[in-house]
Amino acid sequence: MERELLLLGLLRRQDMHGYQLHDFIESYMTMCVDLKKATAYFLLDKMEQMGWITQNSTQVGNRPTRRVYALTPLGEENFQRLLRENLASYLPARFGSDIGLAFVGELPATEAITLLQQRRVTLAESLANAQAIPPHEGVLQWVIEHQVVHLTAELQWLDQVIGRLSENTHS
Amino acid sequence: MERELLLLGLLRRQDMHGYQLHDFIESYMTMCVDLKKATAYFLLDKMEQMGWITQNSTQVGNRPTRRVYALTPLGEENFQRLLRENLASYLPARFGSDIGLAFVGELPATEAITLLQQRRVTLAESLANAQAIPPHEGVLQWVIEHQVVHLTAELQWLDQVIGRLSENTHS
DNA sequence: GGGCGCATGTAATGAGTTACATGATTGA
DNA sequence: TCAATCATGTAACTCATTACATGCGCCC
Repeated sequence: MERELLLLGLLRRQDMHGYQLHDFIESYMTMCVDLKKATAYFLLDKMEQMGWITQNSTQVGNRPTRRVYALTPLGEENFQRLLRENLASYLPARFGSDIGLAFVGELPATEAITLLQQRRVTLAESLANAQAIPPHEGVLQWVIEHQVVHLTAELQWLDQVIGRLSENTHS
Repeated sequence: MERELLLLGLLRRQDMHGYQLHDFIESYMTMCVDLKKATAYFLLDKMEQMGWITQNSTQVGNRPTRRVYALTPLGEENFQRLLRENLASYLPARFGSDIGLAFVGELPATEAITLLQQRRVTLAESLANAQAIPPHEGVLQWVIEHQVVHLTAELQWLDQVIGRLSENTHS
């Protein structure tokens, strides 16, 4: 229900059409959601059918009509509910990368280090990107800060792993 | 491919049947994977068809025959490949909980704090659980340590958020 | 005039989960 | 004896992605 919450939250601040919503999410919220176009349209249709949002078609020139969505009272109700549910619950993050870590002992330490250093490059880039985003008010503020906190911890951790693996090679 | 890597990695250390694999994963690896029974069986079938593993049925009493799997050379090859790929790449974690955070400003600070404190309880429990696991050698060592590092950072971060929100209520 | 951005939509596919069904064994 | 555990399997379903198709408008 996170995706629904997100769409409702964005529509609450401003009526928008599907393309616009997807565009915003893709531009500014990639660090916490990945919502494809088809999914966005699908979800909007679904929420319209449930009566959470209403649709208002506007024509601009000869382009395909924009389907501009707005929250209904029922939508607002559900926004409130979903927001509270989301804030109150902690859903543990799963790290697919940990499975590799589980078997890192099967590789010679020197090779493991080389591979993890490649991982480190991408991770450091992600962190740099997150830190490069100028301070935000509003929607993104906490999300970006959280991302920075998380990535910093990940980087420290990875360095520790690499450090301990290289101790093994010196002996 | 993480799930395949995991199954291959476990089979590499010891031949096992589906139930056994699922059981091990559910008992000891919940913090990094959630693999349902049906999925485990499906994946094993798939990997058998691809020639990564072979099956050896053994009957114990009158029970359903155990289908004990073992790695083939092709399976070993793919284990090596998948492990290297996994270690070398960083796949960013997505936090569904961040979407709530994005809209936390829509709630009165006092209520937001109450909700986040509920989140904190679960989070603190997860951390306590992870820390309670006795020091491990082998497969789980790094995974558990990583989990502790991550959860500690999350908890600190959450406390910071709650702290800053309560500043708002004092003014 | 050609490619990109706007704006929608849908059919096929895939991965994974749910919810079943079966039936023997073990232990309280 | 009754529930839980062992051990498998599969059909239906959900959710999301991929990969298309359409066609206008804008800018170089």
